[in-house]
Amino acid sequence: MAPTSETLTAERILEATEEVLRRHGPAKATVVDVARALGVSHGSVYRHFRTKAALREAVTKRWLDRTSEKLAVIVDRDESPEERLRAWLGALFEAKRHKAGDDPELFATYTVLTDENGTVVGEHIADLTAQLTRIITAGAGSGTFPVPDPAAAARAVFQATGRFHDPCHAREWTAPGVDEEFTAVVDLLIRGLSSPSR
Amino acid sequence: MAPTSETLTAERILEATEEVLRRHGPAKATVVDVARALGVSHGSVYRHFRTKAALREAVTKRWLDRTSEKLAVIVDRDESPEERLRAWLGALFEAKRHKAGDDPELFATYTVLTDENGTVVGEHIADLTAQLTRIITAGAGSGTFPVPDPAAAARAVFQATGRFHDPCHAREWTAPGVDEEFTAVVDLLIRGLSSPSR
DNA sequence: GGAATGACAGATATTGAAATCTGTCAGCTG
DNA sequence: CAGCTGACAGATTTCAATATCTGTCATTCC
Repeated sequence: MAPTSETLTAERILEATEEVLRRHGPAKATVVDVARALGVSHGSVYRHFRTKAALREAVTKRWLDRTSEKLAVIVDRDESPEERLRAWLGALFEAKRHKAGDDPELFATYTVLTDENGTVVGEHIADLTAQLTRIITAGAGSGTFPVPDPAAAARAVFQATGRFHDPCHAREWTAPGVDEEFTAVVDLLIRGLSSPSR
Repeated sequence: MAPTSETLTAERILEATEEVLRRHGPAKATVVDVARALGVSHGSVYRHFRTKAALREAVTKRWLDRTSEKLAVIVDRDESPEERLRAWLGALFEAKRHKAGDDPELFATYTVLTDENGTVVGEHIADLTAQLTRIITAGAGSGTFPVPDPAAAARAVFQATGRFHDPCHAREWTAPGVDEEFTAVVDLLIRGLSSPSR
């Protein structure tokens, strides 16, 4: 690597910060560490991020946005609303479970980060429910999901599946039978959305 | 109070432990404190509970059982399955939210205790889902809830409402609009349970 | 002149020695 | 003799001194 050769940019700082977090964990990762990894003084880092908290927030946002982007692809696929809804929820669960199982320490690190950045997480959730709303609205248009308020239905679906995407339940994602439980919840919700009685 | 006059019983130790936990919090509550509160030596406490962990586990179980007992009353009420289901879920949410809002510190204490006593919590959840299963089975019998597997449906309903009873979501229970969100999720689930399509 | 540096003050984290706690058990007490 | 006590060893926690970090800014460098 040639850390000193290129100009210092916010992007490079974020990459270095992710690496430092991966190596040291959230408690011991310092701004000085990040600067050291980049071969600059820590004062230079403060030129791009006003505080350590702002830096951590930016890293958190990047991480969450990567998931959002993956899921956004599913929203516009050429499939029925029900298929897309199942695929979207399944992909969300799969993405989270994979991250948690793949590198538990890194996942724990990001769980700490999300805990301290409520605002960013709130925006991420708003983003995800907006995607869900688009799918359900399509279903409302075609008559598959006869709901009066797709946005409210989207929030309900998102919250009802919380056990399968909220980090505070990560421990349960490796238990035997979670897949059946996930399917059971999704089936129940889709039957609720599909029910014509209003 | 006359702590030295009565005989030392497991029950009295549990009461004293709750008091010590209330006063000192989970991190600083010691067996010595409990013994001091009872006016006995800590050796005597170990006659009734093999370890500090066992003592904390027993306190946790007591606390959880109090909620179970309250809800059990609703299961056998003389109402329709749907009414009982709504009442039961509402009471569960209300009980948890009340505990969390009433005395946040004590609630935090018990959250720590439940985190360290996975087995007891597992039994508590099994107990609650058994209660739910009874209500849904009644609905299956009467045709209100045409589900093939009431126990599986109960688990799904319990998990889908997790946001409204799992302690890790306690922070969100005071947000404005939670009641509407709760109602939306319950409505959606009940519509799913009531749907005849299988 | 715009970007980077490094010394600095106050806040936070680390460390290791001293204090406290857990769990045991031989002996006391009623 | 059944139940309680208190001294004890090893584990854990506390506390204060020490080291490191955060955020600023006058100065240097290209």
